[in-house]
Amino acid sequence: MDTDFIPLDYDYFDFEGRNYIRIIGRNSKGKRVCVVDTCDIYLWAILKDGVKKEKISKVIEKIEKIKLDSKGRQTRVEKVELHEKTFLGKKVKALKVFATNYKDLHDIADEIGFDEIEKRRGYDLGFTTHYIIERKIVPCNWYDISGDLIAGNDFAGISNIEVDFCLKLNKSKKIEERKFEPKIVAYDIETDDIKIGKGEILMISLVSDNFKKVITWKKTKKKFDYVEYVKDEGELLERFSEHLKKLSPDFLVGYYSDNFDLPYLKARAEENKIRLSLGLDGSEPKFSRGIELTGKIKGIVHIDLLRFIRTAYSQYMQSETMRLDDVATEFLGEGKKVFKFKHSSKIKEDEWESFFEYNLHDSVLVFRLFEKIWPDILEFSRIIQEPIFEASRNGMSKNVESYILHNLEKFDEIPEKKPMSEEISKRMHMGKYEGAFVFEPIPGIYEDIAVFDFTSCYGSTIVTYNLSKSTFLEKPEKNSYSIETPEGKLHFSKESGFFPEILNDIIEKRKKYKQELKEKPDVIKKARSNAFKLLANSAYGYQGFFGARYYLREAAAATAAFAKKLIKEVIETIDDAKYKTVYSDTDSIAFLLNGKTEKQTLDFLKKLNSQLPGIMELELEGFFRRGLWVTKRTGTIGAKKKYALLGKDGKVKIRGFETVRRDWCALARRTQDKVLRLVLDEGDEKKSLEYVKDIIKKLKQRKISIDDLIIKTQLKKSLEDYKTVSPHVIAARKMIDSGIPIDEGHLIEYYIAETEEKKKLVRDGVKLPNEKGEYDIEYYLEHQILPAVDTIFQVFGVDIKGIIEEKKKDQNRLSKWM
DNA sequence: GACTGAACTATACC
DNA sequence: ACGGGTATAGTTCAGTC
Repeated sequence: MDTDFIPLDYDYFDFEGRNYIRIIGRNSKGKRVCVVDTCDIYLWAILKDGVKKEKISKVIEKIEKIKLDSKGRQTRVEKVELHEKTFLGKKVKALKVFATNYKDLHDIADEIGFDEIEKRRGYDLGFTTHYIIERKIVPCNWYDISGDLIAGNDFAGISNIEVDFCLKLNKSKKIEERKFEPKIVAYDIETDDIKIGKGEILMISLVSDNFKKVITWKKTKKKFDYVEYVKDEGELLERFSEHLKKLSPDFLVGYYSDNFDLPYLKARAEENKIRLSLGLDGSEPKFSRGIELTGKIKGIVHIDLLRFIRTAYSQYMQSETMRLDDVATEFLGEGKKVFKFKHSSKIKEDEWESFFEYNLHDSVLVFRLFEKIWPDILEFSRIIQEPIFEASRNGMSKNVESYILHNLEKFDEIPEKKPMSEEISKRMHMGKYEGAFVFEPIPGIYEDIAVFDFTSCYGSTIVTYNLSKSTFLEKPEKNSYSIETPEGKLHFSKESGFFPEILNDIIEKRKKYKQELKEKPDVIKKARSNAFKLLANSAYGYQGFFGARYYLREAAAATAAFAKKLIKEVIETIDDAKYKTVYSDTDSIAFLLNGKTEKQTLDFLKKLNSQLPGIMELELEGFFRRGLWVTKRTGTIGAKKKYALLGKDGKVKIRGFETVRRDWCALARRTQDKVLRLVLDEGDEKKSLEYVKDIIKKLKQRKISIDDLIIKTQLKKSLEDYKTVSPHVIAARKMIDSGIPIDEGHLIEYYIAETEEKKKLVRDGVKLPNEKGEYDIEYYLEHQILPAVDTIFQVFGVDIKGIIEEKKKDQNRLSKWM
C-alpha cells in the first residue's frame, strides 16, 4: 500500500529481540497512519593507530562470537565490518559492530575492551535518534511511503493501536512540503491543592476546533451548556479519556502540564483506581525524570508549551514571569480571566460560573498560544531533526547537539560520547574563563549616536577562527590560529573542523532565510530564520557547557578572546576615523557621529566590513538622537550595562535601569522611566525635576496606592536554603504561615510598612500586599524613588537628594516654630 | 551600639 | 545538571571600635 506521510510521534518496541520504531503521523487526507520500521543497529569500535591487519581480523573474529544474555534477553553480535572513518577530525580505522538490540549495545561495548581498541562510540544516542540518522525518516517532513499493511497480531508491539492503518515500511521518498493542519486539544485542570494528587480535581477543560468543554462533578443549580456534569472525580477522569479518544488529536497541549496537569491526572486516577488510558494503544501516560518531570502519551504528542516558550522565546520577551497570564498577555494581547481562589467547599453557588469560565478560558489561551507558536515548534523539529516531543522540551544546548549529531554523516564522523558524571563534575569545577569586553562609559547625555553590532558575533568567531574540540592544538603549528588569553596562548588548526563547518552552514542558512523572509514574508520562513539564528547564537554556549559531547573550555575561552580582541580593534578604527566611541558591550559599539552624516557612516560601515576577518560582519543597529549614560551608585565612574537611547523614530531603548528590573516597585520604575523619557526628549532635566517633586509630594501625602509600592522578588531556592534572611524570605515565611503554599521559583510580593519602633532592618517592615499597614514613606523615598533617579540628575549636576533633604530640614524647622 | 566591608542574593546585559 | 561570562546594587551579617 502507498500513501504520503508526515511523521509526528516516535517510539519503539522490541519484537523477537529486535528494536522496531513505531511512528505515528498523518497523510494528506487526514488519516492517522502508523509506520513500523527497523534499521541497522551498531556501535563503533575505534582501533588504535597502526594495528596490523592480522590483529584486526582476530579482533573481528572475537567480537563476532559475542553472545549476551542481558536482562533476560538473548543478544548477539550479528556481524562486524571494518570502515575508514573520522573521529574528532582524525582519520581512523573503526569496526562497525552490528547487534540485534540497541539497548544491549552498552553491554556489548563492555565486552570489547580489547587492547587493540582505542574507544567505543555511537551507542548512547537513543534508538529514535539512531533510527532517524540511519533511515532518514525525519520528523515533520513529508514522505511518499509504501509498505505492507499489518494487523494487530503481526507485531506484539502494535496490538490494538487506534490508527486508520498501519504499515510495515518498505520504501520511502522525501517529497516537497504539503499543507498540514494538526489536530490540537488544549487542556487545563483546576484542583483543591497544588501539590500533585493531594486535592481533588474539580474540573477539567478541553478546547479544540469548534469544541469547548468543561467537565466537573460539582453540581450547580444553574446549568451551562459547555459544562458537562458527572457524578464524581472518577467519572470526570473517564470522561476526559473518552473525549480525548473521540477528538483524537495529534497534539495534547498544556501549560506547565509536564509538572502539574498530567501528573495530577495520573495521581488522581491511581487514587480512584482507574486506568487513565490516554495513549493510542490504551496505555497510561508515562513520566520520566530529568531535571524536570516529563509526561509522555503513546501516539499523541504531549506538549508543555511553557517549556518551549522558555527556551525559544524568553530572552526576547518582556513578560516579568513565565506564567500563562503574562505570556498570553504578551503573545495574544489577552490574559487569564480573574478568579479568586478558594477551597471548593468555600466557593459560593453563584461563583462557580466564573470558575468554569476561568478554567475554560485557560484552555482557550493555551489553544491560541499553540496556534501562534506552532510554526516555530515545527521548524525546530525539522531543523534539529528530532521529534516534536523532544524538540519542544530540549534546551538550546541539546538542540545544537542534535543538529550536530544529525549532520555528522557528511564528515564521516563517529559521534562523541556523552560525558559521564565524573567528567561532568570535573568540568564543573573548572573556574570561569575571561569573557567579553565592556567599555566603561563616561556619564553624560550625548547626541547623534550610531550603534553597530556583529551579526551572530560568537558564532561567526567560532567559524572564522575554526574553534572547536576537533581543531584544538596543544602546540602551535606553523599555520594555526592563535590567541592570547590570561591562562596562556591557545591554538587551533586552520584545517577546517566539522563543528565550525556545520556552524557556518547554520549561519549561511540564517542569512538566506532572513533574506527570503524580507522579500516575501510568511510564518514558516520567519520561524526557520529564527530557529537558525537561535542555533547560531547558542553554539558558543554549547562548547562551554559541561554537559556537551563536544565540550571544550579552550574553544569557548578562545571564542571570547578572539571576539574581544577584534571589537577592541574595531573601536580603535572607529575612533581613528574621527568618530567617538561612547560605549561597547561584547558585540556592539555605540559612537558619536561627530558631525558626520548617516550616509558617510554607512559607507564607513561598508569599508569596515571589507576589512574584517573571515565571516565576521558588522551591521547597523540604528541611529539615535540622544543617549544617556550614568554613574554607578557609588563613585563617579560610568556604570556599565545601563543606558537609555532615543531612536530616530522616537522609540526609547532602556537597558539595565531600574525601569526594566522587576525587583523594584512600580512607582520607582515608572518615575524613572518618565524621567528618562523627559530627559531624552528635551535634552535637559528641568521638566523631570518637577515631575519627581510632584511624585515625592504625593508619596509623602500617602496618596500612592499600595499596588504601586509592591516589591516583587523571586524565591530562587527552597526557603530553608537561604543563608541570609532577606525581606523576600520574610514575606515568603509569612505566606506559608497564612496557608499559602510556596515553592521555589515563586515570585514573592511584599511592601515595606512603618513599624512602631524605628526599625534597624528593612525586613522588619515587610508586609504582604493584603496585610494592613501604612507604607514607610522614608523607605520608599530613600530606597526606591531617590536611588532610581539620583544618578540621572547627577548627569545634569542636579543634587536631587540635596534638594529633597533641604526641604525636609525646612519643614522640620518650620514645624518647630509653629 | 554605630560603622564597615564581606557575603549573599536577585536581576539585568550581551 | 540540562549554553556562557560581565556587571550593578540591594540587604544582611560579622567583626571592629
